[in-house]
Amino acid sequence: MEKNDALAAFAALSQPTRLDVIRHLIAAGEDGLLAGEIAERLSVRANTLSANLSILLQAGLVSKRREGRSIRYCAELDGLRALIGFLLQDCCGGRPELCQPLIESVGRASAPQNQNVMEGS
Amino acid sequence: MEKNDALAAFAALSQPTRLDVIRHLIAAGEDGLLAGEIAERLSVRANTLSANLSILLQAGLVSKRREGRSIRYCAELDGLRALIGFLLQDCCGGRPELCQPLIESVGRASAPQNQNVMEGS
DNA sequence: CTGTCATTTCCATAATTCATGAATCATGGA
DNA sequence: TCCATGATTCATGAATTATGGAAATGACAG
Repeated sequence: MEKNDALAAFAALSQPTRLDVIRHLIAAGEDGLLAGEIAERLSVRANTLSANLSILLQAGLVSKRREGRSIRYCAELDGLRALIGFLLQDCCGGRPELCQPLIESVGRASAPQNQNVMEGS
Repeated sequence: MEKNDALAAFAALSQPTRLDVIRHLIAAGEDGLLAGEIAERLSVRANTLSANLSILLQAGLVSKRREGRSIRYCAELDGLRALIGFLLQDCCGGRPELCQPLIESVGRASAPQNQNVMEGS
């Protein structure tokens, strides 16, 4: 990931509505959400949301596809992962031991209660 | 990490000079850099840099301590790690397998010799 | 074709961010 | 104390960003 891509991603994530949007989209899983659904859940006007979605799109953090009259947005996990990778490179570059504890703790934290990595879905 | 902390960190990292600052500080290691050294390396005026450093400080991404007439800044790796954790939580939450490949690739990428983090800045 | 729904685009306004010069603060030396 | 140095604070203007209303686009039904 280039520096400019990272800057765009950081800027996209630095606004409350947009951060909420991607969190909702991630939580929604692969099916994502329709623009209208997002607007209703977050209580933002359609045009405001549209502008924010376009910024997230530009930053490569979401994707969209038309579905009839609606437009479905999905979190672009590759984009998020690239951003995390950018941070990890800077943070851990040359000194992996610095972030190993973090990675392990996330591994634990993200395997909560009702889910078992071992059982296939 | 709270949502507001993450927003502050993203905003802090979304500006070219500030992103350069933390990258230089990380590369500088535990000794960090004096404010004047940073200003000279990045060719930014002292007062502009000071304002940007204060934003990074507020976001918990750097720390400072006085050293005679100068002030030494250091990257706050805990803050960076917290931010990465926030992203990983959102990204991988409930589905660790999504980010495992990323984590492993970073582990590999950060292993080789004394690679230079600064290239491309 | 006409009407409606979902979303986007256009435009104006309000708010925020940013870099700058001037002034100020803090430290250390003469 | 006085002065020089390193850094910060303050006030300003330029630029960017966010938001809302109105209009336009695209898709579908009748």
